[in-house]
This record gives sequence, structure tokens and C-alpha cells, in this order.
Amino acid sequence: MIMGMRLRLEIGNSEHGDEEEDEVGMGMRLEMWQVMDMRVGTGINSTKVMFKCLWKSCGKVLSSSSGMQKHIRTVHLGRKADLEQSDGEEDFYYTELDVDVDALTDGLSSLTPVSPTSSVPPAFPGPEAPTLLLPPALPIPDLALASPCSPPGPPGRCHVHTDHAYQDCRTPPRPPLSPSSPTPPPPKPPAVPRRPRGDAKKCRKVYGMEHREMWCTACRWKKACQRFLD
DNA sequence: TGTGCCGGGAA
DNA sequence: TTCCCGGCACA
Ligand SMILES: [Zn+2]
Repeated sequence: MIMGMRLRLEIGNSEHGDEEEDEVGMGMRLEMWQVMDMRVGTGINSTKVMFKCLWKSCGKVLSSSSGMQKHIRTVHLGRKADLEQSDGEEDFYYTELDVDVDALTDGLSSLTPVSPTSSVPPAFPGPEAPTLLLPPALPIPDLALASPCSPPGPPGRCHVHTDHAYQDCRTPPRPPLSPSSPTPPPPKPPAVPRRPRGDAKKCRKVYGMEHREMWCTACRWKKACQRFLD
């Protein structure tokens, strides 16, 4: 029921003085919008940073990024706990929460301070990304794909939604079956039966067959990629 | 020849 | 439901 919290990405690692493991290549990304998040940064608000595991039915919350990385690496990815050569895959499976302690009592008074529409970093399927960061290493994309399931839905029940759970949100061909239609003719009107299929790189090409665990669920199941949408 | 993914199908 | 794959249209 923590409402006043923002989530964003783990950038690089260790914003806490915790034990930190040196990352290989990727230093940071998404800084621009992270800076914007510094509004009310006048030190009045006391926020606590937490790290929440996004694995399907885990939801574990830890207070340090390194701890979370270790959790994901060992529990979910089944890797050695002390394998410093983490290719950053864990970053993808957890998110950082800024739990605003004050907002808990504040209620809804200061809710939705930022635009409720698309308050997520757009750096995800970065074909249009302004050529920033992201070394030639593994381009671990960023989570949160602005859940497209309910555009005009009520705000608040919009969970993080990573790649997991290949939920096919698109289900239009069954809307208002008119009762005055005893003999429904075969529906075949679309003029564009086959899309030219955009040649954007999808999980398979991006990560390669040797990193199939990093593909989005859909790609793994040979379905339409839901991480790098066209 | 490799990629994206629809349409199945197994567990 | 989750997960996998045959097979086909593209590139
Ligand atoms: Zn994908």
C-alpha cells in the first residue's frame, strides 16, 4: 500500500556505500530522467531506497542493490553467489523503489505530482535512443514498458510489469457480438493481412542464442517480441 | 540462410 | 496455465 513511491532503474550499481562489486562495462543510463526525479530534492522529504525483486512470484524487497543482485543471481538465475563477472542480467529483474516516508501520512494530497501518462523512461527499446551510453556489451534493456493493457484505466493499479508473463493484451476481435446476427459471415476484411514486419532487432538477435535466458518471454516462446516492439 | 512469430501442441 | 517448436513469410 505504499503509494507515494517511485520506481526507476538501478543505474550501474551501488548508490549505497554497501559492498559493491565492480561492474564491467556499463556505467549508467537513464540519468536524465533520474535527475528530474530529484524534484522536491530540498531535503525535506525523507525517502528510503529499497530494491524489489521483480521475479514472477517473489517480490522480495531488500535494502541494498548488491544484496538484491546476489539474491537474483543465486535464487533465480541459479548462478554462483560470488561470481563477480555478472553481465548485469540481475539489473533487469529488480527495481529500485524510493519509498517516500512522508507521503504515507500525507495521503493523496500530493499524489500524481508528475504526469501520470508515461512517467517511465523511454530508453527501453532504444532504436530511437539518442546514441547514448550502452557499450557494445549486452544491451540490457530497461524494464517497465508502460503497460499497454489499459490506456484509459484507473490510475494506481498499474504494476511494474517486466517481460514476464506473456500476456496477450491485444484481444479486440470479439467486442460487441451483435445479437441480431444469426448467420455471421466469415470475417476477412483487413486490407493488411501481413505486416511487412519491422526489421528492428529483437531479443534473439540482440542477445543471441547463447543468452536465451535474457530474451523476453515472448521471444523465448517464439511469439511476438514484447520487449522491443516495433 | 537467419530471423520473427503464427499456429499449434505438450505438460 | 506455462512452455516449447514446426514451419512459413520475410529479410
Ligand atoms: Zn523479445
